[in-house]
This record gives sequence, C-alpha cells and structure tokens, in this order.
Amino acid sequence: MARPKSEAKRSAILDAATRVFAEQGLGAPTARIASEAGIAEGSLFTYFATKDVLLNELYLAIKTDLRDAMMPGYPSTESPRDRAWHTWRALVDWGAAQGDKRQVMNLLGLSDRLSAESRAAGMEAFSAANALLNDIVSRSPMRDMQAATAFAGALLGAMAETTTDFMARDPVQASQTRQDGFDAFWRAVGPDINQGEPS
Amino acid sequence: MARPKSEAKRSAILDAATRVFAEQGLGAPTARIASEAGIAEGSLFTYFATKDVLLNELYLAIKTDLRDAMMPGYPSTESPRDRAWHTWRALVDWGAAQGDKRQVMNLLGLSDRLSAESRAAGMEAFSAANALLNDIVSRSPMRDMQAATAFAGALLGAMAETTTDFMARDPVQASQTRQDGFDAFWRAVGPDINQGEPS
Amino acid sequence: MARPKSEAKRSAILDAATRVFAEQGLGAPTARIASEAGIAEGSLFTYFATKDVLLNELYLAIKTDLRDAMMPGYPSTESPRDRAWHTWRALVDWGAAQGDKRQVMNLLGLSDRLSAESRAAGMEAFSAANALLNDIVSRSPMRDMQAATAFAGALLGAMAETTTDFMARDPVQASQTRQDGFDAFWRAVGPDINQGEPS
Amino acid sequence: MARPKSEAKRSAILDAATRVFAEQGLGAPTARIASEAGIAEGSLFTYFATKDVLLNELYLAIKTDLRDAMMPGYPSTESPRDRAWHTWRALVDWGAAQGDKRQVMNLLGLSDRLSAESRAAGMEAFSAANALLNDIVSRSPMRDMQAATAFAGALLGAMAETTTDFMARDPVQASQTRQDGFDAFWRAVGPDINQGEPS
DNA sequence: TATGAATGAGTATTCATTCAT
DNA sequence: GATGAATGAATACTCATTCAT
Repeated sequence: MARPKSEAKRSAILDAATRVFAEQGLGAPTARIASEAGIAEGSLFTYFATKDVLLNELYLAIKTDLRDAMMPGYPSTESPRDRAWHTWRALVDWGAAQGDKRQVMNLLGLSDRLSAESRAAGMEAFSAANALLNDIVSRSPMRDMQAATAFAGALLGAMAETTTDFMARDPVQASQTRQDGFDAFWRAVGPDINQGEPS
Repeated sequence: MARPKSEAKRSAILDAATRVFAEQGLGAPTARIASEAGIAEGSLFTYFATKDVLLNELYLAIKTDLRDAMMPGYPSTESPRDRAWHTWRALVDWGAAQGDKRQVMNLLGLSDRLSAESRAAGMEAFSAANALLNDIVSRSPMRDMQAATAFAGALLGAMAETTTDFMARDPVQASQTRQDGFDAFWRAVGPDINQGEPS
Repeated sequence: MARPKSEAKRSAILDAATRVFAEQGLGAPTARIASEAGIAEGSLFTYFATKDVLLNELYLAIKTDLRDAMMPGYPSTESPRDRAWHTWRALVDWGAAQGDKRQVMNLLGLSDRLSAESRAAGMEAFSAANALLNDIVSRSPMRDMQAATAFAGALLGAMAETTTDFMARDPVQASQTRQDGFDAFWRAVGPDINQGEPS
Repeated sequence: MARPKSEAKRSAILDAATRVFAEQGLGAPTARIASEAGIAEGSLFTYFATKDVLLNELYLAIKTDLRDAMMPGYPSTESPRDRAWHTWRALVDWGAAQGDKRQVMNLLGLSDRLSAESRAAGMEAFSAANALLNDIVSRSPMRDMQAATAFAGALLGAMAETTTDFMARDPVQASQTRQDGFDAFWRAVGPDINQGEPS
C-alpha cells in the first residue's frame, strides 16, 4: 500500500478541530481546521468523509478520552464514597485540564448534528460509572425514584460541570472548590443520614 | 409618528426566532425567522440591526421572561425553605412549559456571539434570587467557601436544568421528579444539619 | 412589491446560458453565466433555484423558440408537400440562424439532467408538425410500419439536422443544400410513387 | 522489459470508461473508471496521461471497433445496393448491440474535448464506406450537389442512428425496422428512378 | 416603513493529477 | 510499474445585509 493513512494525521485533525470548534463554534470552516492541522483543505476529507462524520467521531474521541482518564487507579474495593470521590476527582480534573474538550463535548451534545448512534455510544463508555451510581443510589434518599440511577448520573454530570467552571474561574481555590463540589454532591445523592451509617 | 415601529412585530420576530433557533440551531437563516414572523426578509433589520443584535436581545428577552415567571406569589415572609421551594418550582415549571425558550437560552449561553454585557445583564435580572441564596448559604455547609453564593446559584441552575430534563422525559412523574430534584438540591445547599435548625 | 423579478433579467440569463453552454458544454460554471448575463453570481439563483432547473427551463425555452419560428406563414390549406416544405425550411433556417440554440438543444437532449417532464413538454410543442406527419405518412411507403409517424418525425429531425450542418459549413450553397436536403427527405418519406399521385 | 504496460489493462480501462461514461456522462470521475477497471486511481494515468487523452483515445477505439464490425463479409463484388445493405445492417446491428459504445461515441462527438485530429482520424476509418458512397451517389439524384458524397455519408449516419434508436425501443420489430430504415435511406440516396436501372 | 430582489463573500465537497512508498 | 494518500483549484449554493421601489 502506498502511503497508508496516517493515524498521526487523523489525531492532528481531531486536535485541531477541538481547538477551532472551542474558539469559533461548530460553524467553523473545515478549511480552518485543515490548516490548523497542517494539511491541505481536501485531505481532511480523506480522513472524515463529511463534516458531520468529523463531528460525530470527534464526540466519540472526546468521550473515550474522558473515560480513559477516569480509569487509572480506580479503587474498586474501597467504599462507595471513596470510589465516588475518585470518579468525581477524575471527572473534574479532566474538565479543568481539557477545557477545550469539555467545551466541545457540550457543544456537540447540544447540537442536532450528533446522530442517535453517537449519543448512545457515548453513554456506553460509562457503564462502570453506572454500576457505581447504582450502588450509591440504593442507599440514597432518592432510592424510590423512577430512573433514580439515571437521575443521579445526570446530577453528577451537572454538578461536576458547575464545579469545573468555578475551578477554572479561580485556579487558586481549585482544589478546595473540587472538594466543596463533591461534598455538595455527596449530600445530595449519598446515603440517607437517618438510615444508613455515616459514610 | 411617535412610535412607528410596531411593538407587536418586534415580539413576533422574537417568538419566531425562538421557535426557529430551537429547531435549527443559531445558524438558522434570518430569512426563515422573518417568514415565520410573517414579515418581509428585509423588515427584520428594521427591528434588529444585525443578527447578533437579535441574538443578544433575544437572550435578554428570555431571561426577562424567566424572571417574570418567578415573581408572582413569591412568599417574601416565609421561611427560606419555602421561598426556595417557590423559586425552584417556578424555575422548573417555566423550563418544562417553555421548552423552546429554555433550549435557546442554553444555546445562546454557550455561543460566542453573546456579548459580555448581555451576559451580565442576564444575571442582574436575578438579584432577588441572589438575596435568597445569600440567606440560604449563610446557614449552609458551604458557608465558608469563596464565592459561595455564586456557586450555590450555579448549582441551583444546573440541578433545576437536570430536573426539568427528566420532567420533560417522563411527564407522568413530573411533579414527583420536581419534588425529588428539590430535595436533592436542599440537601446539597440547605442548612447544616448538625448546626442549624431543620428549616 | 419592491423591485419585481425582471423578465428581462430572466431572458438575459437564458441567453447567456445558451452562449456559454454552446462554448464550454453543460459543465460550464454558473458563475460564468451570471457574469455573462451581467448580474451577480448569487442572483442567478433568484431566477433559477438550481443549475438543473436552469438546464430544464432553458430546454423548454429553446423548444418554444423553435416552435414559434415554425408557425408564421404555415400554409394550412396547401398540399402536404407544400406544408412539409414550409416546415422543413423553417426548421433548417432556424437551426442555421440559431446555431448556439440548436447545439445546446442537442446537448440537453443527450444529457441525463433533463427530466422526463421536460422531455415530454418539449415534444408537446410540436403537435402541429405531428398532424402533418400523420398525413404524409398515410400515403408513404412507410405506412405499414409500427410507429410510422414517430419514425418519420425522427427522420425529419435527423435529416434536417444533417442539412443544417452542411448549410452552416458552406453558407454560399446554403439555399441549394436546403433544397437538396428536402428532396432527399421527400423521397424517403413522401408518397409512394407506384401508388399515389406525384405530389 | 519489452512491453511493460499491460495491453489487457489498457483495454480494461477503455471498457470501464465506456460503461461509466454511458451511465454518468463525460464528467464522470477518473477514479470511478479506475475502480471499475479494477486498478488503482493513479494507475490510470500510467496508460493515459490525462483525462483528455483518455477521451480522445476512447473515441478512436470505438470508431475502430465500429469499422471492424463492418468489414467481415463485405460483398465487394455485389451490386451497390447489396453492398449498401451490408453496410447498413452492420452499422445498425453494431449500434443496437453496443449501446454504450454508440452513446459514448455520440457524447464524444458533441464534446469540445475531442481534438480536430481525433475527429479527422475517426473519419479516415471509413474510407471503404466512402468509396461505396461515391459509387452510389454518382447515380443518385444528389449527384450534382457540392459535397454530395459527404452529405450522403452524413445522411447514412443520421438515418442509421435514428433507426437504431427505434430498434432499441421496440426489439420485437427490430429486424423489420432495420429494413424499413434502409428502404427509406435507399429511396433518399439510391439511384434516380427516372434514370438508372432499378437497383 | 415595508418589501423582496440584488449582492458577493463564504462554505463543504469534488476531482484531476502528483508523488512517496 | 502499481498504489492510493495528498493536494488545492474549482464549483454550486447560502445568507446577512443593502437598497431601489
């Protein structure tokens, strides 16, 4: 095969797209992304057939990146609270460190150009987190809710998102904010105080 | 010719824009909005000099609408928890009822076409809510945080948003979900149990 | 209405398209046509929504032009041969005078971008000629053929086309060539010599 | 490495081009042709330096193919009418059997991408037919025309083309149509009835 | 003021051709 | 010679904005 498609080039495009979309929104020209990636305008379409394909694959790449950031050091055998803390910390630190990725992930999440398949695939990446949430919710005051686990997951995402915003806004306090955010989350979703042991 | 430009037409444009942006994103053509509003393509620019002006004024209009929805029946003299509940309920019901407005508000919030002034003006609209949050936070475990009130406000917004999503997804359970969401919020931000009185 | 769509501009576009397509083929850029018509690149699409629409409407316009060229002075009450001669002459003179139109009509006729509707509408324009052909064919040696009239019409078109080519190639002999072509056509399709009267 | 470029591959490209151009017009991508021919995109340019070269050589190949189809069994010693009939039959049968080739030949004939040389070379292939036409025309009513032989040749081509169309349209009647077409041709171009012997 | 035609810069995508492997 | 990735000019069509009516 003559000059195989370079994985490095593919990554360069995804990285460039992340930067450019973060700066200019999803309406940014593909030509801008190509030049940012250091390739010719037309070459982008060798790697991603259309802009929509690029958008969808970028979403998956970012979700995968996030998942990979949450795995290392996961304390499977510790208490739910410890595991929740690990997850929270990874989530929030990733968001703070990968500002562009986080922003683009949100942009894509709201966009109508994301296919249902991509959305579903994006969720699948977090089955581990779901198991944890199940565990937590079973002892939570929310335990009787319909769709309690999904709701808890959504709250986790939303509260972590908020926390990340504040960490980015005031980096000096970042580690304290991270803790405060988690405490709030744990109060909201953690074990029922009148019922369970003090976690 | 005291007030030549018709206020009704201005509203029609804002309403049409809300509908069209919700359906097609902020990239939707102004021509589409004009036709949806029942006016000529060019007339839109009599009311809003550029598309960016329209975007910014739409944001303010929606924020104002939301604020107006939260005022009636506000129980100024009741307990913080009652006032918080009123606020929560208004917020979440508005979101559920005004799906398009909520969606467009989020779209605009993420957009880079929103001026800093608009963003600031959007916040100002909620000074009443801020006073309440101040009150709540002073008795909350978060009381020692930097920017505690702002953080609590952001959490309120994020958790209400999440709750609204779930209410829209399962209308049968909506009123229960609304309550569950509030309970979670109150656990997270409400008074410190070891310290304050049960509100 | 503010500045109504100008019929003159529409014609200018069709004329420009005829010239440009004749010179560069149907692949010629719409931008070229617009500039040739003296309007802005985008204005072309005010008059013809897509290039395909332009192609189809151009075909109809040319066919109509041809039909209109064949009507004046049609000797309805004369002998078939006289009527045939009038038709032939009009056809062949139009082709010689309107070289670009003839060429583009052929180009479009072969193109797969012509809709079935356009093709059908293009034929309808020539119902008068068909009546004449019917008349002629009934006395012709071809009278027993399946689809004799259609076949005779196709031969008329093909032979006139050939004749026009030779007239254009040698203008000095044009009027003689026109006559020779007709004579050949009449021998081929005209009345059976062993049977009918010498027309 | 006496003849490194494979003749088989060259033919495969020409065949593929015929099929693809017939289906999609001359604007079809070279990449499509290459893939249809079972070779790599770039390899096509080893055999044909540019697309225009391919177009011109394809034209010649088709013309040659047609000429070769007309040679076998040519009754050199028979009457002009018999020889004409043989020629007509070969021509028309080739057109009916080789629909794609005929169509592409016409497409190319109208195209401005065909060089004058190719056009001339295409004609040369038919010197045998020209001799025959000369013979026929000398006894024809057209005998006094300027360029009579060329005109007769053009009529032959045009009438055969028309006949082929009708044969393709109604295959059941094909052999009858073939005969009817020839009869019309012979009436148009054959010997002068008042003068020559009944051929 | 209202209208909608006119404008032309901007955009995703295609494709003949080149060239590193 | 064969391959197919790389290139960038070219092209149809869109759309915010202007302006003649």
